[in-house]
Amino acid sequence: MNIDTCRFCPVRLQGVCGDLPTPEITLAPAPVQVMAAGQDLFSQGEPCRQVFMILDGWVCLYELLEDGRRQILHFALPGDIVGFRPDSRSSPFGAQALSQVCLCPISRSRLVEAAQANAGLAFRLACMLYDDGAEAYERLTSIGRKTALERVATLLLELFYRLRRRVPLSRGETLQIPLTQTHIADAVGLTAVHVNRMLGLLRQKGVIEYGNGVFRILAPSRLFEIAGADAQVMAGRPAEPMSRHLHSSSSCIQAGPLSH
Amino acid sequence: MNIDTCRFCPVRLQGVCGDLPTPEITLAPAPVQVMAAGQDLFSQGEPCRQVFMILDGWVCLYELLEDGRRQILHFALPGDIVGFRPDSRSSPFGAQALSQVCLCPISRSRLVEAAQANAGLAFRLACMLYDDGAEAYERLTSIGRKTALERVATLLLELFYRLRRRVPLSRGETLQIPLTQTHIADAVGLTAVHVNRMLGLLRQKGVIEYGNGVFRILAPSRLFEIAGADAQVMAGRPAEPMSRHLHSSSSCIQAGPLSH
DNA sequence: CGCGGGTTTGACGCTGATCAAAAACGGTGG
DNA sequence: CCACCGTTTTTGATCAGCGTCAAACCCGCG
Repeated sequence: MNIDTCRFCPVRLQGVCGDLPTPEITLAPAPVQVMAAGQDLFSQGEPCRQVFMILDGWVCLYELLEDGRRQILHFALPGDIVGFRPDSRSSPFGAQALSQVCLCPISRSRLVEAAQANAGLAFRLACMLYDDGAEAYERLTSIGRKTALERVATLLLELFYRLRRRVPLSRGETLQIPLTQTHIADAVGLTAVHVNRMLGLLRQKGVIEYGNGVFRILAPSRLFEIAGADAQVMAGRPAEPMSRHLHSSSSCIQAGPLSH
Repeated sequence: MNIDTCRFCPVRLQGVCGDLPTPEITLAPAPVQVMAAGQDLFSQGEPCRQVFMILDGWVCLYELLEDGRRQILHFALPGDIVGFRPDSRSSPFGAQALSQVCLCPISRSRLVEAAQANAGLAFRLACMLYDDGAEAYERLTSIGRKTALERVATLLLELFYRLRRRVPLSRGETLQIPLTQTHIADAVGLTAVHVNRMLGLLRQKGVIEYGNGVFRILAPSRLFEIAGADAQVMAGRPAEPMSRHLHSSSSCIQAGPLSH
């Protein structure tokens, strides 16, 4: 069952498993798991024994303050793992499904053991963690130093490029994003009302179109300018983040079309 | 020379090198390097072939926007490494010495090779990257969702605890911090003027004292309350971050008991 | 003694928050 | 197909937190 699951894993080479020989893939003893949108994979402060690899759908990591203020830390896409910790203490943040998601649960302790024994695996893990950190840094300068309009534009571009890396967008520049404006607000440190105004402004400028969870980028170059020049970094990136470049997977991965 | 340097390395077990047997430490072919405050270890957009392990002093990572806005991403202390990337592309941020620093330069490619061959090393690297990411997440919620006063208090507490983990503070709660208020501002996403007002407020409330780069925390518990409850996470942490727990260094560093 | 960087304080303005309410949408059951 | 409902989006009016501008002050240093 596991072996079979792994053999057909849609994100096999993108994820931590990488090119582990099939018989060695004992990372995932539990069967694939499906969760509905809105469910928590794990909650803030929970012990968190499972690491989840996302096979399909979107997940966000978030942190809550006592009075209910929420910060979204990261949007995780298929191929990403969430919930990894080197130790077994409780997680300082929670993880919530933004759409229906399909997950491959991995025992944390098992993954840690395997990583301590297998340099390739540990290094892939390090690369994924590096990517997460680099993304967090980008978001930090966005939230810390950019205006509301710039922040919203930056987030759209970030999602745009991250999605594009996985799925070559076919017609035009359309993003299927399962986010409400409140999600966007919590990710960029604004209120939903103000995010709405900024989106309206972008729409009015003819830079984007949206409705129904579908965003269409009409003028990527203008979005670029608006987002601030450091966003050029994103465009400079290769089609896949570096963690994907490390193993031999030359070209095998084609994620199917997103269809939430 | 190298071997000797390593044998007396002040952060030997804290850093990536960990318990690599002494003869294997070929990570650091270059001699220890000293830089003056204000110098860049490497600049934003630079290729960055060196990874630096900090032996002494403070370094900050920062990102500049075109118009000069700056975001400080991370304060690196002795034992931390800065400049690691899995690939050889240019760094999206720069690193600057905040005080005179003493560095151990490590060849990036060599480190990567070594990590790909040595699971223990790779895993230690992963843990350090995890710690950095976790810290970035904390800063994200601070900047994204907290008020000015809370942000400043949060940063002070963070530095306080991080320093304390390394050096058990002896008398009272004094922090020797080589930061200007502008640095603090760039780290928490405010202006220097407003940071000043917040520090003044904390001083006036009798929570802290400062002057001349020395901060004294008079009422840690009140700083806690002000910083927002999620800061409790910090107190809950053990004396050392998890990456320090992984190798056999059982007990060298003891932070004193918390006394709020 | 004068210079330059850092700190401190005040006055004022703007970006983005807050409050409120209407409109649009999607799903559900009749 | 339509009425109903909760959620999300949209828009307006007002407010306040923080930024901006400016000047004074402080201190170490040449």
